[in-house]
Amino acid sequence: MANIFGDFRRVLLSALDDLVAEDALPPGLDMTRVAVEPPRDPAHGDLATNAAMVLAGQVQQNPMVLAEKIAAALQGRELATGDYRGSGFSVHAVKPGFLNIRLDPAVWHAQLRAILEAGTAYGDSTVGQNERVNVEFVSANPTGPMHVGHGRGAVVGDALAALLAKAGFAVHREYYINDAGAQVDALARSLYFRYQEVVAAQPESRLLHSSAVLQAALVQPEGFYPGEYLKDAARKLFQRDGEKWFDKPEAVWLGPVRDFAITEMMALIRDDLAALGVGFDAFVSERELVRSGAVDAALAALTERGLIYEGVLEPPKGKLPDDWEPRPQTLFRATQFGDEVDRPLKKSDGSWTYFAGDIAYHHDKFRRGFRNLIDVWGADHGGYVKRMQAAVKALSDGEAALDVKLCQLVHLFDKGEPVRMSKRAGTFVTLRDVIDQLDELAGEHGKDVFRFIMLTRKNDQTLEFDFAKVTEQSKDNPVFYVQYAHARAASVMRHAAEMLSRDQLSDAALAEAPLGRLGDPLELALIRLLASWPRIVEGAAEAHEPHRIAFFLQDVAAQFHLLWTKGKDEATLRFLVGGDPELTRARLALVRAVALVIASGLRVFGVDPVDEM
RNA sequence: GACCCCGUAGCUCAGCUGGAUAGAGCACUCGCCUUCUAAGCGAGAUGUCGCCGGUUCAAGUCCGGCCGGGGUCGCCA
Repeated sequence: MANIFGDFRRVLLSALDDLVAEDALPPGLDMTRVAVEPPRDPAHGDLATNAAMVLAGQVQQNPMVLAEKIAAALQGRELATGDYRGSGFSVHAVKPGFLNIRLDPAVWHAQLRAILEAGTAYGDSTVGQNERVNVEFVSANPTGPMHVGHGRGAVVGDALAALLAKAGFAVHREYYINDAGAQVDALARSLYFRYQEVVAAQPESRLLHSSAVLQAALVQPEGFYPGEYLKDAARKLFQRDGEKWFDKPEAVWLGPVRDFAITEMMALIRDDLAALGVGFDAFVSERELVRSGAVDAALAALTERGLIYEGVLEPPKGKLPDDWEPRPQTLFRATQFGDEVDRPLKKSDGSWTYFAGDIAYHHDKFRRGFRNLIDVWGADHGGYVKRMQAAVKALSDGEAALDVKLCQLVHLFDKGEPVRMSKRAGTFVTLRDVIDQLDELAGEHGKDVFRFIMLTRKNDQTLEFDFAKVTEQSKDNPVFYVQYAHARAASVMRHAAEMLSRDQLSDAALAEAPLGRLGDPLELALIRLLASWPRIVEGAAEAHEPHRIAFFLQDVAAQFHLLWTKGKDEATLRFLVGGDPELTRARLALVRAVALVIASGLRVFGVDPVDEM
């Protein structure tokens, strides 16, 4: 894939080699910090390099003098690779020691051709070198439908995974099902409560005579889940099993009812994920891990390394829990790996803590060959990051790295008014509610709106989500603004069909258009922006920051709208130029390239580009 | 008390892993808008980058210490 920055860097390095050969520079210089970047200010040219300033210290020379020297060595060279082979450039040494490079426009025209030839694959990179990455996200407890916070995590994880794939990593998406702890027992008891209600309401029940008594005896269990969805599940359970469990002791029904509940809840969650367009390569069950002995294996691995011991922890600072008592427990030496305290692995009842299971899970990822691990969590799990990283470091002997992306809260608003949520008051808003609402307001593109907006903030920034704003058709709304640019490009192409034949309008044909006719500064600026897409992909992928793409797409849309508007004032700048089909084809090549790059970016986000609005 | 995140224009936020004069949108002022798709366009004004030190050719960006806001803090997940 054409990458002008890398290509120019090679030219620069060969010029520096020549200077070394001429004894103008000493051998053995460290070039790692020599960068070729787009300058912030377009007045500084197309490319800029800090070479003189980075090397000045090493060779004890004035950076400006050195810059002049390098500029002279670059003089007369040509770009040796890519579609722009043989193109020239000019170099200027400037102020503190920067080298500003201006490329022949032909270089940019070649970039434009490359976009048309690559299509939405433009921006694909090989920096990932097919290295495997495991992205774990959502992992919502199977105790009910997803809420908005889960939705953010789902979108961030999914987009990050797609971004990494585009950057050349071999990505694996996983969902960890927390189906082993006390919460799923509470879920099972809650479902059983609803089940009893269903049975008691059966007119023909053989237990009808005692239903009044039973009603009085019905007690909501500890940690009761009040949602309506459990009533549905209870009806299904009754349909399947009838009154079978009704008068049995808990020891009998708890297991089967729990299994049923988890299956039902995961079905709900899968529906929610499907509504968002999020898919996984694997769902990993905590209970399955425990059953398979994975926890024992992980703990054995830690024991082998001398990282487990029986000990008593200091009481936590701050608010002391009421029932605190010093007690010896099984601890992991997390402090050896940067955590504040050593962490318990067993509960007082002898069962594993959540942490123990999670250690086993991450150990399992490592054993499956993953060295790059990414977890996407809610910000309320922030206190858990260090211990998990400590465990990964310990179990992989430092070979694997875990990056945790914490997603901050989403605050829902409508027309500036906060949407108050309370589980107790029944005004709890599920993810599905939000998407349905958006479908209504935005015409069936609810998930696209939701996904895009979720990515318009860094993950660690709280996000304000206003139903009115995200569905309004105006420039203030980034989803609309970007989609409109895509639709507008499509619209221009439809109009072009009145001037040119279908064959002439294919991407392949447009790639052969006389692109040299594109010489307006605005046109070249737009091409430059489009050509930076591969760089954006690589940077965002390396930083694990998908939100950068949202900002890039807004930039592209803004530049495109700007050019379009310019055509209103200056007829010569219109895309469709009557009487000049060649120029028109060149302009259409640019229009198509805009659409392709936007589509390429939206694809990373899992958002469908629209051709009409 | 400890740890994590945040602090950039009046507001909401970017700032491309250290680059040149710190940006965008909203709001504000002024002008424009019968033409490829309309939901707008152009111009103007706006800053102790929370504060103080340090690292270096160069710091909003990295390090240390404060201040302010949020979150978390044994056997919940």
